[in-house]
Amino acid sequence: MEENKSTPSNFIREIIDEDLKSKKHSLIHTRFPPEPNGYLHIGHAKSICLNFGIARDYNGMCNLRFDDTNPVKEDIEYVESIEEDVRWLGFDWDDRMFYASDYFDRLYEFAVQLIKDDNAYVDSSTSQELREMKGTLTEAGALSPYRNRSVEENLELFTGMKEGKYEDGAHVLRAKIDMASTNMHMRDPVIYRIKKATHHNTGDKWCIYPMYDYAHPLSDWIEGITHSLCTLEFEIHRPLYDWFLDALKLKNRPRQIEFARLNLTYTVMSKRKLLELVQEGLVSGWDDPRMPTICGLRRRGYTPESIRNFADRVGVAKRDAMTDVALLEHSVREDLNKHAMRVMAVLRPLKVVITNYPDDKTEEMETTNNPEDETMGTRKIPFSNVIYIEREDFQEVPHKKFHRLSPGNEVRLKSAYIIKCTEVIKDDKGEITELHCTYDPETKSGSGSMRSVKGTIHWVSAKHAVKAEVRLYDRLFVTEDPASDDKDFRELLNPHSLDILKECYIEPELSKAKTGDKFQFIRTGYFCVDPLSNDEMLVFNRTVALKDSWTKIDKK
RNA sequence: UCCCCCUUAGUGUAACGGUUAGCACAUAACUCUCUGAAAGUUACGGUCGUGGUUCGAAUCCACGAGGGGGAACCA
Repeated sequence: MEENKSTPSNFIREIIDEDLKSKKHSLIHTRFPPEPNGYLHIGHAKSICLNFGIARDYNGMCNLRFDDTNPVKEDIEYVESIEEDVRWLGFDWDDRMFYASDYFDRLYEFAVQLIKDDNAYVDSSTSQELREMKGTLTEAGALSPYRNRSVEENLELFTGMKEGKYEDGAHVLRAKIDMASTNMHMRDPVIYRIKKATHHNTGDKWCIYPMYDYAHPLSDWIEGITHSLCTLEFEIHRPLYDWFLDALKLKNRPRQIEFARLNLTYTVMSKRKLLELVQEGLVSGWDDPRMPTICGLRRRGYTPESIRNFADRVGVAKRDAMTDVALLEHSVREDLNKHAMRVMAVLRPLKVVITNYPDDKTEEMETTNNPEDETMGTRKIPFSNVIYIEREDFQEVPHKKFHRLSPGNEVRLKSAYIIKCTEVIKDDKGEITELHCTYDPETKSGSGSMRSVKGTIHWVSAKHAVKAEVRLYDRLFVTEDPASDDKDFRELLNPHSLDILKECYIEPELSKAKTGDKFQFIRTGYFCVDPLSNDEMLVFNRTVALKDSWTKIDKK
């Protein structure tokens, strides 16, 4: 990866610096541990950039580990999409792709050890009874009648659980900690449950599965993880994370550190809500370009570089935050500005006839592909007497600060000539149907003409242009924080989040474009070719509009 | 009602007892421009409150206020 810019420091990197200085660790080892039960989103991207970024900067390692301890929720489909998304973001785990389920044998042995040390017991209460004995936030829990079973009996029952002698729910294995703890997670948490389900990785080998709280610290320890980074909601689980490592007397222990998850304005980030949007057809799928998923952003035209830069800018801290989506948008613009080829595309066409230009003539106008990058070269654009311009680039009665085309006024056609509007043609309803203009042959682009006018607009030659479909996206929700609103988030969807334009004209150069290709449509925004494109019709997605100070002036 | 965590401009972050409290985004204005883009310049704007410790506090302490989290055989 060609990343030279250093990622800003944060409290986690400071902890790592201290651990290195004190020689607690010499090699830093992190992990990104998604549960394969859904698609990754921009919030996961923050975690991925954090974990893999730390490994990169400290010459350490970062594992990809699937936290797959609940077979009924997980699926191989998700495993594959997660691998693809992490790789697309630009990170690599070499040969260190693991599953928590790879450790089921060792986890089982650890559990046996806990039983032998009187640190765990089999409880045969129902889940209802378990819940009742748990106590409340203000009252201590009750000791289970099964809490003092002998080691022998516990061992026999746990073996039986493993061998499938009991039905789901008949028994659970619990850690023996403290039913009076003010931390509910320490009140003898369940660590194994019976689930006669097929696991995507281990098949039918197991019918008991470890719980997250138990599997996670031990998986970290098995992999030699030094710093186990997770989000704030696991803070309260940390004493339990440490308890297992203590109880099993493990050396070289990993340390769990929590940070605030990413929230972005005008979208939702919870897997549940995202799933509902997909299932209820409120979006076209996980990769709908309006979704905050990695695959959605990819289809929208975001680049891995821009997302990595965004993650760096957002930073890492412990306080809950709501990041302005404008920061994400700025990050793509910045990247695309440097790399995207400039092309001309007219989204809402208005026909312009240049009356003093021969109707059988075509000129090839030369233009630069990217003023920010000379190495991208130049290309030719055909010019003729009938062109299309953007409807909004003409005002019959111009706003006082408007300096594009209006009756009797001149404007420059980018990379071509200066034209003057001589006549406005309307239909019987008063709608403007076309404009008649004259051009000044002395003002050809690159000819050294000294004449300059205030405005420059984009255009395409009508007879050479290619028709295309362009999809304009806006924020998915109308409020900044739809998740916190009293209303159901569905009621807060932005009805104008997708605007499909079917009568757009693009310069012929673009007919060669392939899925994923990215362009700047001059003066309108950054666009990429959607996978829906086929031989008959190119479909473009607007990644993000260009910053626009004109509409602000116009509104004043 | 109990426990844990958090609190710096509009937003996201930096400061590690000593700086005019820095940076980015956003906002506004100007310059420049064959993209009303980009770029450049400038402006705007902040330590939750009250006490205390100290020569000195955003930083340490206490209390208060506000926000978040916590009782799944989920992760």
